[in-house]
Amino acid sequence: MKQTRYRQIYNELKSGIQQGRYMVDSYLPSENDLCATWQITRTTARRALDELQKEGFIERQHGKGSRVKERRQSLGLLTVKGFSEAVGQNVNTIFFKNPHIVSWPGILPFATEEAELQQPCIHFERVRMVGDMPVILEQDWLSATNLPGFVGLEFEEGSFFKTLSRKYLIEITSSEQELRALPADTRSAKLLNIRPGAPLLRISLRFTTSKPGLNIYSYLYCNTELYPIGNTYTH
Amino acid sequence: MKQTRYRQIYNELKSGIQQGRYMVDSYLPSENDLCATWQITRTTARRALDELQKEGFIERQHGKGSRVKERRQSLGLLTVKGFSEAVGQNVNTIFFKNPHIVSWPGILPFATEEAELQQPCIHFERVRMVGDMPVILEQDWLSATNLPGFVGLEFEEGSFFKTLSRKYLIEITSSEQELRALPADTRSAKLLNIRPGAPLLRISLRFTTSKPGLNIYSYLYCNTELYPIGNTYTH
DNA sequence: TAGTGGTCTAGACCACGGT
DNA sequence: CCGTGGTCTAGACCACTAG
Repeated sequence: MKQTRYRQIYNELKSGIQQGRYMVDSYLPSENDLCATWQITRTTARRALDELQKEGFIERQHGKGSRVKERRQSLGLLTVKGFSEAVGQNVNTIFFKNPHIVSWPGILPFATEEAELQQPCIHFERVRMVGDMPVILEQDWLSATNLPGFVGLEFEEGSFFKTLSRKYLIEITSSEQELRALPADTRSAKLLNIRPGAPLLRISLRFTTSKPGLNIYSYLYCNTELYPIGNTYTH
Repeated sequence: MKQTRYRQIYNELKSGIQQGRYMVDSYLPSENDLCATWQITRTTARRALDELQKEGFIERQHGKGSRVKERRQSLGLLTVKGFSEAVGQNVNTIFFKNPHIVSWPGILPFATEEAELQQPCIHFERVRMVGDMPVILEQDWLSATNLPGFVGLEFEEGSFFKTLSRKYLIEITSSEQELRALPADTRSAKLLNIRPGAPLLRISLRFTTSKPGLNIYSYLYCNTELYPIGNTYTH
């Protein structure tokens, strides 16, 4: 498998960022430094940085350099960060079921790949709270492929995606989602402390990752009465 | 206002696509052609094409050329195209209120700019049907700035965004959205032919455009029972 | 085989930021 | 002032597509 030159540099810088060798808000080596270190021209160095910029790892400032950015944690509608920011302070997450091995559930939000079902299935469930108020019930399933030690692992800063990125160098590459407004069933109504039959927003998600064969399936049951789900997309 | 060289070429090609001089599925001039026509090097030609590709106007094929793509019609959750594709055939749109001038409504999904409220307000309302079944009630407001002849205009292919792009060269630059699951009120229940109080998904949207001061405010009331709202994001 | 896009070199000049 | 990133030139070699 031939790697292009700019791709090598891109990979090296990216894992440097993911593993914290380049900290958030610090600067990457300048383009000229990269040229000297890697024996390349500026075109190639810039090409590597272009990719990192496009993917949101860095931000470039004319006359200063390439600064490592705080990365978005996921694609799609809702992010841990987005949730916390949207509702302000006082966000807590409690695990209702810690990550553990289960057999694959019969119904999932999206079609699974055959290879996945051969692997063990990791499942966890948690509730997002604002203060004392439960707001979102989240259920996740994923195959245990390439995730040694995941069960029992503490999430970094409470974030599943941050953990995937830092510990396993796995990034989310795309997401697919489906939205429904549903009447709450008895179980979710109880967990979210609302009346059964009250309108709930269900966000079904399927994330694909940079690890082939590893996808993440999620249901988010959201009580949007006090805290609607919001997001911004920039072209 | 200095324009860079690649930006000039980018603009020229982009308006060519928007105005239909380069049709969907046809090919742009090759990189070497662009070099000859504009007296530039391939680096610069490629830079212009890179931008077009990044924004989804074209798709490049090694050994063939740069093909004009069918463009996504909006950012955010739901698109006309997305809706039609998601539910398959048999999609109809009926206007309940054709575009007309109203005074700005008291409540809008997002904060408006002061300058907008000085302008007349265009409003329209339509219902998306699948066969005989009404599925989405859509309400839109926008300022009449820079839109000569909009009231009374027929939408191109039934698409508001396509019309903005082709007739006025206005592109959506970003969108903000908010999701709520709500019980249907009597009016929307009647229009969507559901029981009052049944769960409805309300998508509130604010689009900003390439025309300063022109934003679009929308409410989408969706009956997701048979046709959930779906979408895919690729990194 | 001719033409296309993908990668890369080795330079150049400029505008911006901080000293 | 110097170092940074932004733009651009004038080449080169390669891999892919299609006649």
